[in-house]
Amino acid sequence: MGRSPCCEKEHTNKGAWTKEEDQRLVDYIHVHGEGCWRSLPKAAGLLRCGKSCRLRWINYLRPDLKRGNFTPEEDDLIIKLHSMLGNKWSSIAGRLPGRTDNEIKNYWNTHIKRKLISRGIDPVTHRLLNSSAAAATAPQPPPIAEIPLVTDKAHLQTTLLLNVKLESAIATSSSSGTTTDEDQKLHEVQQRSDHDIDLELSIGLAPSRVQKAPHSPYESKGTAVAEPVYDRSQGMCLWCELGHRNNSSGKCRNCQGSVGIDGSGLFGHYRHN
DNA sequence: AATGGAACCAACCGCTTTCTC
DNA sequence: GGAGAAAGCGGTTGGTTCCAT
Repeated sequence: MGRSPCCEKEHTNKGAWTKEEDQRLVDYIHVHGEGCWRSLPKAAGLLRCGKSCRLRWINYLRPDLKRGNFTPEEDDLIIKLHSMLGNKWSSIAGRLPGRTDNEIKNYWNTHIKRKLISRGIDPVTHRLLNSSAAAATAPQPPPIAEIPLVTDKAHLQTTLLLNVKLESAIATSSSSGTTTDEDQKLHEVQQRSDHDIDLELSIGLAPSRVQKAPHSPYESKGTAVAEPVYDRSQGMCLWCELGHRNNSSGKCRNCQGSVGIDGSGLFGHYRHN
């Protein structure tokens, strides 16, 4: 006998949410608050599964969500936290205000993972890739309660400079009155690392999407600054900060700026000084 | 301008954990 | 303490967009 379905599938919508559905959900939650996800769809007049409503609210509609690119500081913090917590996305998200577990998970899988690999770091173990064979032959992986001791200095330098930020993140969660095992764990690791490492190096990860291939037309143009700021979630023109790219013409719908390289800028990809 | 592959991310699925009775 | 319900979580999928050719 299989698991009973979480909801009645025949009369529920699936796939992308419409504006109207979003509005219904937001309105309902504004009045009644979060919770009771199973009964919410019916009460709100939505033909959706309760789980789907919960996900939509948490990952997209919540008013406190921070949209847009991850900052280098957030990148660093995610790497640091992942090195200690593993794929505990919700725990990691809990220490990055305005970010969701789903968002961080996606970001990890599409950006950070690749960055670490390109730098010769195993994104799972956070050790140097060529040392993973040696790690695999180790007698036992560390117990979950133990933070894996990172042995190669390159990685330590990469991750441990984040201690200050991490401390702040931990302080935030501690001051909220809830001290978890993870907080404890993070404290322990941080204290351990404080003795061993100077905190000078920064990994400085940039979103991979804007790291152009060697033949990229963007790369050789002088006035485009190195800092990629394209807000993909908004699809916004960073030149006028209003319009959106018109795919067919390649021009901004608002300012009609062309995709020039110098004066008019690399539309949607680079901010100009 | 067309096209194919890569990248991205919202949403789903199913398992686990927590809560309630 | 056990059972069932509800919520939470992490892995995966599939549609859309981007970009190089």
